[in-house]
Amino acid sequence: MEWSSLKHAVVWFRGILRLHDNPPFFNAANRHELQTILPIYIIDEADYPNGFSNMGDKRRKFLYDSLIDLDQSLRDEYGQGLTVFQGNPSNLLRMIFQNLGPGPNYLFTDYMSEPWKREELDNIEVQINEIGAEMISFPAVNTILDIEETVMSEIYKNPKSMKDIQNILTHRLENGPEGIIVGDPLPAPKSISYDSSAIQKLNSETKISDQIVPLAELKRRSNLLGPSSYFPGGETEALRRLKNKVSERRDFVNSFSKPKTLSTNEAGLPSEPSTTGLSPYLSTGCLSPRTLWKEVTAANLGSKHTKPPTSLHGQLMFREMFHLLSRSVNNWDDDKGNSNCKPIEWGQSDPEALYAWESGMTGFPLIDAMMRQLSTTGWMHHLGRHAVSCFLTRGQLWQNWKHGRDVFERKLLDSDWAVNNGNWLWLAGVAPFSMPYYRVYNPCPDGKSSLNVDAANPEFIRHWVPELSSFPSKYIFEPHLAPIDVQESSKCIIGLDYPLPIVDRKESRRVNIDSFKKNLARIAGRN
DNA sequence: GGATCCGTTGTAGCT
DNA sequence: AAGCTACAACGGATC
Repeated sequence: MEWSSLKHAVVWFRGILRLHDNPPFFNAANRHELQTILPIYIIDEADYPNGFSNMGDKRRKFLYDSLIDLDQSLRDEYGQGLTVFQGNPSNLLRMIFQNLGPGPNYLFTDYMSEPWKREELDNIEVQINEIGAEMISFPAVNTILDIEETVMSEIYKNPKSMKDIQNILTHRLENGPEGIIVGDPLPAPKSISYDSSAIQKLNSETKISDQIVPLAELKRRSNLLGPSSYFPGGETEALRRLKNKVSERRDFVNSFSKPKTLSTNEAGLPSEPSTTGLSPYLSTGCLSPRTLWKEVTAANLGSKHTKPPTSLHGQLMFREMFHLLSRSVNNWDDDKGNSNCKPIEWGQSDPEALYAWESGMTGFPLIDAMMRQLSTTGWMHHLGRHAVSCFLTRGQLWQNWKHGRDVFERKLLDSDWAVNNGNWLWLAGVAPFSMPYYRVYNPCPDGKSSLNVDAANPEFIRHWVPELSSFPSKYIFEPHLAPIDVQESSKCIIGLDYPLPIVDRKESRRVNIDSFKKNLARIAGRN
C-alpha cells in the first residue's frame, strides 16, 4: 500500500514521560483505523521559563534518563521506541506532518496549563490544521482535576487554604466513605500499530532527521552529567519507588505527617529522605498523580490514617491548588501585576548575599547544608525549603523571592512552575495564603525550633558541610560562637575555614519584620 | 454588619 | 523541662 495513503498519528509526549495513565498514548493506540503510532518527544532549548534554558545539570540528567527509560519501555512493550527530536516544536511538527503526506493524520498530545505551553499548543493546532492534520489534546494528565475546566467554571474562586481546595475537589469529583474519589488511572495500551517505514521516511528527510537525537547521544549526554543522586529518572524507577515507599508500606502512608518528616532516612543518614521522594517523578510526568492518589487511598482503606493537610493526600491537594492558581492568577510567576503577591519593596538585590546563599557559604550551617545538598543532589526537604527561602527573603537577607525561585527552578529535580512559584509566594509571606510575616524561622535551631527535625541530627550538617565534620554538636549551628580552642581542636577556624555569618540573625530578623510591617502599612494606605 | 474565627508546620524569654 | 505568654495583628469567611 502506498505509504502516504495511510492514516498516521504522532503521539507527542510533552509533560508525560510514562506508559501508565497516559491518555493521548492510550487513546491513539485504541484508534484501530490508525496504521502508525509514532511516539515522539521534542527537546526545545528555547522553552521558557521552565525548560532547558533554566535547567540545571541534575534536572537535565533526570530528563535524559526519563527519555532513555521511556524509549526502553516502548521497545520492550511494543517493539518500537521513542523518537527524540531537538528543535522548535512548531517547525518540527509542521515538517513531520508535511512529510506524512495527505491524511487525515493526527497529533495526539497532552494539554499543559502553563501560559507559554497553552500558547504553543494553540499555535501548533493552527499550523497543522492548515496542512490537513487534526490535533487531539488531553487535559488532566499531570493533575487530578481538569485545570482548564475547573478554573473556567462559573463558581470557581481562587483557593487559599486546604479547606478551599477540598471544597473544589469535593464539588468536582465523586465522594465516598473514604472521602474524595479520584477516577481510575488508565493502563498502558496492550499494543500499538507501527509501520517502521514511517520513521524511515522521516529519516530520509534531512531537515527532519538532522533534528533527531539518537539514543546513544542521549546516553552520552546523561553520562557527561555525572551519576544520579537519590533519584534516577524514569517511569520504571517511579513505579519501583511507588511500590517500595507507598504500596508496600501502609503504616508509613497512614502515619505520614509532613511536618514530622526528615531530610534523612530511618538511620539518620542523608542517603535517602524520609518522605516518599516521588515529587521529581510527578513533576517530570514519570508518575501519574492519579495513580499515586489511588495507592494512598488503598493504603488508607480500613485503617486509621492521617488527614489533609499533613497526609499524603494533603500534599497532592496542595499540588492541585497551586496548579489551579497558576492558571487563574495572572502573572503567577511575577511580583508585579500578580493579585496573589503583595508589592513588598525588596530594594536593590545584593549579588554577594545571593551568591553566598546559592553556593552555601552564608556562615549558617543549616542553610549552607541545605543549599549544598540542593546543588549536589537536586533535592531538599520541604522544611529545608522553608528555612532557606525564609532566610533569603523576609527572614535575614531581604532579597526578592524571585531570585530564590530561579535557583530552585534550575536546580530542583521536582521543579514545577506552578508549585515552585506558589511555594515561594507563600514562604516569602507575600501571598494571601501565606504565613504571617513575623513568623521567621530561626536558622540556628536551638532545641525548640520547628526546624529542629533535622537540627536534632548534627550528622546532616557534618555530611553536607564537611568543614564542620569535627565540630561538637553544641556549636554546630552557630560555630562562630565556639571558643577559639574548640575551633582549633575541630580543625575549623570560623572566618578562615568556614565563613562567619553574613548577617546578625537576630538584628536582621528584627529589621526585616519591621520593614515588612511598614510595607504592609504603605500598601494598606494606598488602597 | 460588626465581631469572631481561622489559616499545612514560629521565636524568644520567662517560669 | 515543658509550657506559657508576648510578639504584632493579615484578611477573608462565617456567624
